[in-house]
Amino acid sequence: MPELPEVETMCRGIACFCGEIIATTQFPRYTRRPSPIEPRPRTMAAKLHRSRIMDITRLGKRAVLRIQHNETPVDSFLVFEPRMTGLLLRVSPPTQQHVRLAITTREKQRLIFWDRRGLGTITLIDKSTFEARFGSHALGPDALTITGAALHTKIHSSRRHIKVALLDQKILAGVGNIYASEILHEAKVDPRTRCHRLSQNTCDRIATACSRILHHAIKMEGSSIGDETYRTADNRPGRYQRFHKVYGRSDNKCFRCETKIQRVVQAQRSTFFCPQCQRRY
DNA sequence: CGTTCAACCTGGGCGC
DNA sequence: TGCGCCCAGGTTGAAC
Repeated sequence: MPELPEVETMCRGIACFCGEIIATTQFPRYTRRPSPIEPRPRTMAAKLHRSRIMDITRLGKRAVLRIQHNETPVDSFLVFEPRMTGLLLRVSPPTQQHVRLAITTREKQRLIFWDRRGLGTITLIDKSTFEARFGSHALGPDALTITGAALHTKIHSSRRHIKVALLDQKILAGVGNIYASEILHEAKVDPRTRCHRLSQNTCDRIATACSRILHHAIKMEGSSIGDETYRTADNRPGRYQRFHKVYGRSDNKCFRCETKIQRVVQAQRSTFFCPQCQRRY
């Protein structure tokens, strides 16, 4: 579920935790660890206790809390990866059953990571591990600030479909399945176009569309489709789904040219596009 | 290099 | 009403 606009909205929604000190942590039904060497819940709880949340930032589709302990003033990073159904909440969760982490601060606020499917991850790592895992070699530039030139450089020799490349977090960080379709519709590019056929000019258009769509989606606090789906930190649905031009609209008319929107499958994921006004290069 | 598949999970919706 | 099947916003690693 959560892509860049949703994670950005979550981060803004929990910004009120900055500066607060962690009093209690509970990991009921903790999610599986990203890898066997990840810290266990007990280890994390011990490190988090009486630590201060220094700041909260988004890194691609992850929320990162920088943590500092009084007695060992070295940064560590609490990283949340919501994957499909993870949510960061500061109000009561939809069910108790899927609470993966509950933090109470000394100031009596509650921060909850809730994840119905349990595919999301929580990890607490030091600076060097953080950089090894999430440095620029592992993660492309943020999708909000990608330039056409940077995109062109990254993909010009690739034979992959552009839609599949946009989902690759090494190319650019933050775009997921919903926004990839929306961006290519805005840029008027067929999702099945192979990257090496895209000119610098067309890459400029994709980068511009990327920034416009994502900024608008952030303004609307992300996309919520259905009931058990993404919510803001205070448990409200986002509103950007009202602005979707292609995602989930197969067989409906394109708003731009009235042609029927098509659904195809690429890399085992649904892609929606207008076969008339999105050009194949 | 690129593509496909399975796996990690839960639960909603659908056809029968 | 119940059962089995398919589907879902993400990521990873193995196989071809």
